[in-house]
Amino acid sequence: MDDEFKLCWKNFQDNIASGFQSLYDRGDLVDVTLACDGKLLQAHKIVLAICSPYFQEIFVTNPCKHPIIILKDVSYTIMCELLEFMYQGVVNVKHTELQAFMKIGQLLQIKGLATNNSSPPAGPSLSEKSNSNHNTTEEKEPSQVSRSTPKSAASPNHNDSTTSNTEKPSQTTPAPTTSSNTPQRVQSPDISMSSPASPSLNISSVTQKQVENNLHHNFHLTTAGSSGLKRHLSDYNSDSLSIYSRNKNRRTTMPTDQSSDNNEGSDVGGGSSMDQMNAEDFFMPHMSMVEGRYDLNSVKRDSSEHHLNANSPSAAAAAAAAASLRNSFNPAAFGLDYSFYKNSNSGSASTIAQEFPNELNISSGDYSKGFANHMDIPPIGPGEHWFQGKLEFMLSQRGKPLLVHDGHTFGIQYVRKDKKYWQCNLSRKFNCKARVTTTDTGEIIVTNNEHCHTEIRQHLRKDYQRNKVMMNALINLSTNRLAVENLRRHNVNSIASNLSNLVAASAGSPLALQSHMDAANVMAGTLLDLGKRSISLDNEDHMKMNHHHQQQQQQHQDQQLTQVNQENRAMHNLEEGSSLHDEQPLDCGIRSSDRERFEREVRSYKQDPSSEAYNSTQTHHSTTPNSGSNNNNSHENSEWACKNEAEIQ
DNA sequence: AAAGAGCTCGATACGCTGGT
DNA sequence: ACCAGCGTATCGAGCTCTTT
Repeated sequence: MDDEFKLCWKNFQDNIASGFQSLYDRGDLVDVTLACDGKLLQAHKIVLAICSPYFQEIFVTNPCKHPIIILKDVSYTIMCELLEFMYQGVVNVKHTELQAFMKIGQLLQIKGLATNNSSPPAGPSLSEKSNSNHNTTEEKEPSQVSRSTPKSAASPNHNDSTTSNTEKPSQTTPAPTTSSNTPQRVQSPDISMSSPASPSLNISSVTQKQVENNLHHNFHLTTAGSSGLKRHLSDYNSDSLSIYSRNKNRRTTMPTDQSSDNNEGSDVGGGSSMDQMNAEDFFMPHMSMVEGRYDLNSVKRDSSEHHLNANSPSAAAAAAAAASLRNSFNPAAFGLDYSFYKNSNSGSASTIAQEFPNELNISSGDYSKGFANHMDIPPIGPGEHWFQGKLEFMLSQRGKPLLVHDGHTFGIQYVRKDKKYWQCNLSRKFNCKARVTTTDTGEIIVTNNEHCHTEIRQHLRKDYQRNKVMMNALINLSTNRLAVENLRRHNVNSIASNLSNLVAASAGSPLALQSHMDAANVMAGTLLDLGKRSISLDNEDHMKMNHHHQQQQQQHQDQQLTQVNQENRAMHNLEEGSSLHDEQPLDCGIRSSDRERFEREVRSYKQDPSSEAYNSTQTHHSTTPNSGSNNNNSHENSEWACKNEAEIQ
């Protein structure tokens, strides 16, 4: 039997974490949009899937290329912080937002926040263990090549535990005293956030002094996976979460625990009961998540305005932190005509105006009026799809939501209480009686599924089709080309396989282990698939990536109308191509023979040679051989083409 | 001749009304 | 409360006319 060598990437975790950090900062390769509070956040499905089985299930069950997930009742600020938490493992949360943060984190099943009731509290025991492990890890000289038995080498889980964990923490033996380690765990380098205008905290059992103290404390959440922590992931239970006040005061927001209110200084060493409690029980004793109906009248579809909507310093900070995630791609630049519902009556009578952020316009009027405003409509273009739970929707030409069910689209007819009634969009044309009722819980009640027609209404007229093709092209180009850049820099296979190990190693139970493994497999498969697809792209397509990046930059500089005209002209030229039927379409739906024409249009735009995308593109132009790879993707391309051509027809 | 503006008309979508 | 039907506003394609 030959000995095998276990190769350990010394900085693997750091690299992964920094990679996430980089993607988070730059907003590269985003492939999912989260809509909350009428604002958008761009993220990566892989990251969300890793961090949340909830998201994982969504992505698995809805294999949409770029899904848009609407998060009702989720504050934009909180979601920014949650994303930061997922990407970095560290986030600063104002204590006034902590409850909501925790609650939403649990609702979204974000690991590290979603506490398993059956598991013991993670705080104290993990605090001690992680700290000791942390020291051990840092002191230990990492060995890049170490001998191991073939068995251990073949077991990824074991690998991680043996390399980064000298002693696997026992989750069933909570350590009673952990406080001495607490101050050392406050590692956030950024403690500059302040909350001068914190809202009042309505906790009757907390003294005014404590309130005042607490009001100005931000809390530093730490969890596994943080690049900033400089620790090995396996040092922690994956679900561990520790919360520390900036000034080392442990938060004592539990209303019933008045006895602990006085230990302002002593709670550092007191082993706060907070750590010993289930997070959900502790943080959410009386919290009720009121279902809000967000009237999107006031939705600021211009992403630039998202930055201006922060009403608090923390919100501003969160917005700034998430700003890089936001896709600056502005569909409006392509002439998409969003017909928003200005000044129309809206909303649910059961909601209160205060529950509506962002100047939400609430009316107590008839439910039958202002149908569209009962929907959370993401800022997407006509014809684009999004999901709300199990329901699939698309946007009509006029910006109204259309329910997509069984291949047919249904326009909303009226709303009663918690139900929405939809009728077939072709009811008028064919006198179709098909009706569908949906509930606010996302269930579909098919009233009449008998369509007297087979035709599916074309929701996209030519201009919209052009715009959609352009949007898809840009999205695909951005995703694929940037994937090339990144995947060529990194060893994708290694990352994918090691990520599987990483995630699996962080699991605490066999069931969780399997879950994590599944998630990791999905992620690895996605990465590998992405790598295969991306590597096959030829360098001509880089021009289009360049085009995309330039457009993103120019949107803030050039007049939109000029750009719209150019886009439309480009697409018009493409549509008039003479050999459309002879060639395989590109992934973006553009025929290869149209590339030159496309590129001419692209070149006509103002170019920014200093941009990173431009430079990288140029580099690859000179170094990457033309693989002539369009045929490599012929299957997917043909699927894409079929899908779009079917819509066009 | 090419490009743009204006007009017409059919298709589509919205939301109101009345019936059950 | 639910369903069915209809009026009408809006949109877009295509055509014609005007301007350059």
